Amino acid sequence: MLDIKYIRENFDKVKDVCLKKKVKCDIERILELDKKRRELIQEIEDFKAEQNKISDKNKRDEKEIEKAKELKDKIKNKEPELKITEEELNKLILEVPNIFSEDTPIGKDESENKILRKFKEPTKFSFKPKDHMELGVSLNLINTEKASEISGARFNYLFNEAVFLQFALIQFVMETLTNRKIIKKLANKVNNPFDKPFIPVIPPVIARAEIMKKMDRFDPIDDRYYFEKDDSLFIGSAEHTLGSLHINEIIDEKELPIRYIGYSTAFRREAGTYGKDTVGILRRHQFDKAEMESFIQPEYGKVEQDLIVAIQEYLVQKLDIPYQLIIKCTADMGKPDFRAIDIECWMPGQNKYRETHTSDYMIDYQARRLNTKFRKKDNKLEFVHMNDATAFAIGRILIAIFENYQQKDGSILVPKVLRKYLNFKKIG
RNA sequence: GGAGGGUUGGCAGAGUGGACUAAUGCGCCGCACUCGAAAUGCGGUUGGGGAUCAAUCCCCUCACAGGUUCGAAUCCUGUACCCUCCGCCA
Repeated sequence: MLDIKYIRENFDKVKDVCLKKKVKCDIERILELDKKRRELIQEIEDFKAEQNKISDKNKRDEKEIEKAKELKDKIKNKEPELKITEEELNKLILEVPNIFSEDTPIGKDESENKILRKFKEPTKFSFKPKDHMELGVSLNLINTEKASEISGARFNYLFNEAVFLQFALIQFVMETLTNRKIIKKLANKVNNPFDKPFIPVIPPVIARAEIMKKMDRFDPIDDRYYFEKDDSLFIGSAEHTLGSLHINEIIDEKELPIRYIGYSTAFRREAGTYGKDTVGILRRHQFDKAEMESFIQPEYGKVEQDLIVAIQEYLVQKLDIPYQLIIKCTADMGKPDFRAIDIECWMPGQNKYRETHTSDYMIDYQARRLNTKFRKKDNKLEFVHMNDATAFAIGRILIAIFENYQQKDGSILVPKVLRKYLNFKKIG
């Protein structure tokens, strides 16, 4: 959420952000309520001050006690109005989207996302490349038919080498991100002064509704698996239980940055995507993902995202898969995002680039909701800046590997960097 | 699921109706001493909101929400969470 003071002082800018992010919110009403709130507070506090003066005295006479009782009634009568005002105000403030960075392109939809750079040319084949499902079925790696029968549409079984490939990818990510030397090298490249490695985490996959709201990930609720009995939800990403890890905490500045690399299953209902990507394993209700999450001082938030993107590029480059790096435009980025960058890997089966990684820089938008602060050297408190990003989304990166590494004879080569974790170099 | 005990500032921990403006210790910040550091000494240090150009003033904050009272960290009710033991369980 944005600071109410910021909204008050930057009315035009905030209105413009809503417009460009295509988020509906009533900024006029917010200011109106904000004014009303402050007036009510003034009124109530004057009564309270008077009341305190009476009860702080050592001796009180009958008259004063009468007066105190009157004041108490006056306060009681005013308070509900303040409460209603604050409730409406808070609700509206939560709907206001985050501001966006200067380099974010202004655009009406995803077609106006900007390509920042490309790695390699799309893979060329001397034969007509198959898509990952053809490969997966013929090599007995993926089964979606049986999964539909057992669990419903958009589920899959992974079999055989695909399973080992998943574990190899996770092992590769975990080793890379916990390696100080590699982090240092990548940090230097982007002028990020911290070589602190990531802490590996396996987080819970269920979060309370309240937590999801504070992460600003509760909505769209239709995309979530919600357990009414427990007022809890399946997470849609490890971000949801990693980013909330320091809720209501004050972190010592010396501890920053705090970097996590979490591995978990993610669950999405994919409501509203009927008919989209129904073949294969690109869009699933359940998938496993390694996710980065970072907490850092505001002045380093931007270079932290640069580091995170550098890590993502490093990982994909090690797999030697062609990709393009894009910065999302205002209409395509998320409501809490300040700057959103995606990696789209080349998928020969579809003959196009598809999103495999995303990196969101939130500035203090989530931290303000979560109440995650840090204590500076001068003892002052400030909200931390948060970054979250994909390390590997297993399903999608498997697609990229299968399709880019396929051979004429229908087999799939294993990327070199993963071979040390496996006892096969080729599938099929 | 059953029984009991808890929740106090960054942390530990005292506090059973008015002097709590929350003891004390640790940590942190500043200063002194020192070539520098450690040790020591002195001072500061919960967080949030409102008014004001500002100095400053006011309100709230002892898990949360209500209640009793002129007055609540303290008494009452409800909720959440944590711990211990028992039961069930991978």
